[in-house]
Amino acid sequence: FHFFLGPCIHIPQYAFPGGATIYPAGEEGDSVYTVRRGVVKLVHFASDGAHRIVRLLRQGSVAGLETLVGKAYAHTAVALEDVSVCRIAVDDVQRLDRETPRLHRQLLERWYASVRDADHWITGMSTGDARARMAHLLLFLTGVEEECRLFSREDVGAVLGLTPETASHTIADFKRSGLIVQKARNHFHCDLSALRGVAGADSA
Amino acid sequence: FHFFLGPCIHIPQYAFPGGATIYPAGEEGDSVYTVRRGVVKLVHFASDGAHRIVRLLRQGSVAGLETLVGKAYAHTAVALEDVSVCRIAVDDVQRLDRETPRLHRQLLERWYASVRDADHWITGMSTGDARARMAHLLLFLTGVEEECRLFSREDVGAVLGLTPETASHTIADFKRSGLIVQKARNHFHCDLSALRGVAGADSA
DNA sequence: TTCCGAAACTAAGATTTTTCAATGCCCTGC
DNA sequence: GCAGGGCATTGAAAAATCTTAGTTTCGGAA
Repeated sequence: FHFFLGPCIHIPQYAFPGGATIYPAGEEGDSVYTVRRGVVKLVHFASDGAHRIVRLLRQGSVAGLETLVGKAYAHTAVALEDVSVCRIAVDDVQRLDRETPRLHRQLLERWYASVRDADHWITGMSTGDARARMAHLLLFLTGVEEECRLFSREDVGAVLGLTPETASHTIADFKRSGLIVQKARNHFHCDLSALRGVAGADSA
Repeated sequence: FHFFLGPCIHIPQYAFPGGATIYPAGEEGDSVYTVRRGVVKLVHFASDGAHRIVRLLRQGSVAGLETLVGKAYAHTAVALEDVSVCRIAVDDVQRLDRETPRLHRQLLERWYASVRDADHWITGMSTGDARARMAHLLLFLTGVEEECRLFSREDVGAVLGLTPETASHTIADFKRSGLIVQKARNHFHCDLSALRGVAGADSA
């Protein structure tokens, strides 16, 4: 899947190792990024050092749209694992956007997707008790074959607005209850329908 | 302040009493709404009946942008008090958007504002303990002269992801501590700098 | 293999939030 | 004025979460 399929613009592709910063919050950027492979976290830092993950981006998601309206990056984008991203200059996006209505439409769709994801973060990852939130996260992360790769407990906590200990507790509890089965380090097989029950009625 | 100042389109203005539904989630809409006066809540309903307020819109904010990309309304929009809104047909917006680059830019800015607000909801209204969240809400609602009008405890709870009782407890605690002084029914004078302290370091 | 450090897990007590139930207040209709 | 309904407030007990600290597990390096 490609973002803006343009005929004559240069779109370099970059690889970042897990833990690497793709761009820092506050920077006056000149590019947007699309994720080709891996998972990227968008982190909001409070001035007291506290931080919260406000979005997880996977293949096809776009980061840094705010540069299109002349704003500095709103978050710090960090690779959660080895990732591969495309970097697209804002100038190119704006030019293509003006020239072809179809791509213009795609751009609006990108913004829409960002808002939709943010809303899901509020209703799913920030509402209800720890178990319900964790279930939402697992359902969000689960790919084909009900397999799910998790990351550090600190990051899980920052996603759900919980302490790493509570995250650990809840995961251990899920394992004991058989909701998830550990296949390897941070790699689980998930009982999707059971998780949907824990997540509450709406588990979109 | 006007949204899309078009020369020759009809923009009717509507008044809704407090509690009235402006549009329901799931409806295939053909209009966006801009708020002229009053406060509008966007509510997400889970299928088990639980609900959470995911945004508060005031003068100048736009609701229902999702119809511009052909989606049904993502939330139910309800007037929190007597409000006045403008209704703008999607067709008109799209036509103007194609014709004038400046309005096109404004449209992107609107999407950006939605994402920014949603992020603020996550970091401010859904992170930290009850006191910090409440302080964020009060700072968000406070207008000129440090005056702030609140709404029902149930709605306050739905904004902050707390029970109505906890909302009431926290407000009572703020009153006792002198952080806020009640002027009338749900009408307070706020000590902004003290609230910023409670809200945590970042109180944008 | 063994050792070491980082991270995950566990456990306890403290704190916060929820739950539940009762009371009080304001507004409305009679 | 008075009665009644709907909220808001309050308090106490229960549950969940946080804090702190200690133990275990895992993976990499020696």
